[in-house]
Amino acid sequence: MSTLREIADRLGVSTATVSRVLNDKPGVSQKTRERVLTLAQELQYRPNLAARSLATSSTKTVLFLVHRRQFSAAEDPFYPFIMHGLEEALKDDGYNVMLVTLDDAQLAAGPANLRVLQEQRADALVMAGPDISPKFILAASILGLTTLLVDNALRESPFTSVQPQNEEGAHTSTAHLIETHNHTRIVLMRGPQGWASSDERTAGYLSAIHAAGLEPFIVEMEDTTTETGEEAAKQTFKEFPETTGIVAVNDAMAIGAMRALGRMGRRIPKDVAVVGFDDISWASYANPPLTTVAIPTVEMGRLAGRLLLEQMNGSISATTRVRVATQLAIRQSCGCDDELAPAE
Amino acid sequence: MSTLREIADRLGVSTATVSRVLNDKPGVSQKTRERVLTLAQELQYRPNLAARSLATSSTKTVLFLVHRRQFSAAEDPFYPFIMHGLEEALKDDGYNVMLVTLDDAQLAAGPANLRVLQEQRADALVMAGPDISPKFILAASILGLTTLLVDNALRESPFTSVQPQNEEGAHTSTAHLIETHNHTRIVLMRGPQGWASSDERTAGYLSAIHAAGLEPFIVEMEDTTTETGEEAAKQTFKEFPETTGIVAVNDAMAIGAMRALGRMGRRIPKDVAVVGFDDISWASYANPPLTTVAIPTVEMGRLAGRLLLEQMNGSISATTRVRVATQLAIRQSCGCDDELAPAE
DNA sequence: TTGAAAGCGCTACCAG
DNA sequence: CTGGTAGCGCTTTCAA
Repeated sequence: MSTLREIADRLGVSTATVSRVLNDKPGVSQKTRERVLTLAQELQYRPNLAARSLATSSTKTVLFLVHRRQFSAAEDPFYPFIMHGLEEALKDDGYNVMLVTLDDAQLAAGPANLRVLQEQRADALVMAGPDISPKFILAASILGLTTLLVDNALRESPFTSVQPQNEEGAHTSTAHLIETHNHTRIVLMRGPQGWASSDERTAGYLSAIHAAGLEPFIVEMEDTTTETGEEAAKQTFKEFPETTGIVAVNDAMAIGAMRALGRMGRRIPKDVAVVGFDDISWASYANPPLTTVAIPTVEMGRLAGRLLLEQMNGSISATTRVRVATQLAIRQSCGCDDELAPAE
Repeated sequence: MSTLREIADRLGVSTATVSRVLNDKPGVSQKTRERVLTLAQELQYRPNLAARSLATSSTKTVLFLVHRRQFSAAEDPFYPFIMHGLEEALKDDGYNVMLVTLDDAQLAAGPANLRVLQEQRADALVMAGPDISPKFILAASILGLTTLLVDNALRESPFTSVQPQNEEGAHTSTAHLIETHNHTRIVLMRGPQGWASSDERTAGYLSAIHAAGLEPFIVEMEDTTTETGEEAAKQTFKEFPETTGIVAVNDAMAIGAMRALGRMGRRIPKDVAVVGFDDISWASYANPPLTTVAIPTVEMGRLAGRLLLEQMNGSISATTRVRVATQLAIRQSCGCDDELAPAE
C-alpha cells in the first residue's frame, strides 16, 4: 500500500501539497495538481482511513442499530433490506455500514454504554424499528452524532425519520375491502398503543371506516406475531361474530389469523376477507395468497442513506420527516382473483 | 472523551505505563497498575480506535461480503441471520461487522478494487454464499486478511469454512420419504453443477436412494428459485410420469414445485410428496406446510465468528472446515400429519 | 503556490 | 519497573 509520503517524495513535493490535491483543496497549481493526480492514479493510492480518521475525527462509518429480536427466526426479516439500501446509498460517498444488534440490557443501558461508540468508531447512527425506545433515542441524540430513525419516529421530538405511509396504506387496504368487496363489518387487529406503525395504521383504518360511514371494530393485542394473530382471530369472533372482513396491522398477524380462521372452519375470502400489511416474503405463499400493503424496504434504506448524507454535510435541517409510498399488493385473501390462482 | 494522556498526566506517570496497563502487558508494579485501572474505570476511558488502528494496523472490523442478489425481494433472506450470529460472537472481543454487498461488476473486478479494503478498514473477510466466485475468493486470500467462507467452500483450495451438513440433511429427508412414506420413485430437483450446496445435497439424495436400492431421477435446473421450481415440476412429470416423491435442493424450488403441482391437479402429499431444504421463514406457511431440512443460521454465524477469532489469534490452522448439523422439520408436505393441521 | 512542522491518540522500542 | 520518544499516515495551520 502506498502512502501520501511516497507520492510526495517521488514528486519532490510536500505531503501538504499532495493532501491538498487529493482533497480538492485550493492553493495548488494546475500543473502540480495534475502530476499528483496522475501518480496517485497510477499507484492506486487510497488514503489509510485510520490515519485520516485520527486527523479529522471523521470515521466514514455509520451504525445500523436494530433490536436483536428482529433476527429471531419468528420474525420476517425486514430490516436487513433497509440496511442493504442504506449501504448502497452510502457506499459511493465512502461510508460503510456496521451492524449493531441490541439486546434488552443494552437498550436499557443506553447508547453511551456501547463500546463501538465509546471507541468513537462512527459518525452517524441509524436506528431502525420501534423496538428502540424513545429514552434510548433521546440519549443517543446528545452524543453528537448525526442521527436518523427508520420505521420509527418520536412524536414529541424532532428527528429526521423515514417511515412508510402507514396511514395511507391502511386506508387504502381498508377502503379496498369496503369499496371493492362491499364489506361493512370490518375488524382491525392491532398491536399495543404507542407502537408508531400500529397507531398510524389504525388511523388509516379509522379514516376509511369513517369515510364510509361504518362502525369501527378493534381488537388490540399486546404483540403483533402470528401467535397473537391467531389469538386475535378467536377474540374477534367472540366479540364481533358478524365480522366479514379483517384488517391486520401486519402480515404476521394476518397469517396467524388465517390459520385460526381455517381451524374455525371459516373460508377465506368467502366467509371472511383478510388483508395484511408489510408484504413480507411469504405473503404470496400463504393460503390463500395474502392481499397486503407492500413497503419498499430497500428504497427506504436508500432514502435514509441519502438523507443522512445531506444531514451530515449540512444541506438539510436536522429534522426532516419523510414518508415513502406503499402499494396495495392485491392477491386472493381479500376476495380478488389473482392470475396465479391454482386450478383446483 | 478522555485520553491516555489525560490519565497519565493526572497520575503523574507516562503514557507508556498507562498503555501497558490497559493492554495487560507486563512490567508494571501492582500498585501503579491498580491506580491506572481505577482512574480509567472512573473516567469511563476507552481507547480511540482510529489511533489504536493507526499504531497497530489492526482495525477490529470484519467485513461480511455477500452478493446483492441475496437482498432481492425474491430471495428469502438467509445471510442476515448469519451476519447477526457473526456479530454476536465477535462483539465481546471488540470486533464489529460491516456489511458489504457486491454487485456483479464488483465481483468481476475482484476484492482488491473494493474501496473499503484499499482504505485498510478491515482485518478479516467473511464471504457468504456460493454467489461469490472462486476467482474472487482466491484473489481475496492473497490480500493478507484473515479469510473465512460461509455456506461455501472451494474444493481445491484450503479455506476455513462453515457449512451446513448438506449431504446428511438431504440423505435424511430422502430417507424419510423412502422409509416412512414408502416412496420408490423419487425425483431430485437440483441447481447447476458446481454450486456447492446443490452438489452436496445431490450426494445426500443419491446415497439414500442407493442405500435403498432405488433408481435415482434427477431434474437439473439453471437456478433454484420458485420459478425454476415450477418449471422443474412440469419437467418432472414429462420425463418421469410415475414420480410420487420430490426432493428439492431448497425451499424456494419446493414451494414453486408445489404451486405448479397444484395447477396440474396433483394433490400434495397424496399424489406426490415434497420435501425442501433450508426451512425458510415461510416454509411452515406453505400449502401444505412444507417438510424441510432446517439450518441453524444464527448458530452458523456464531460459529464462524468463533473460528475467525481463533484464526486471527493463531490458535487454529488456517484451514478448518466445519459442518453444522441440520434438522428435519417434519410438517405435512411429506405425508406426515402435524399438530397444526387445519380442521378442514 | 508551496513547505515545514505540529498534532490526532495510541503503541512499542530503547534507555535508565 | 518506568519514562522518553519515535513513529503510524494524514490534515492543517503558519510562514515563506
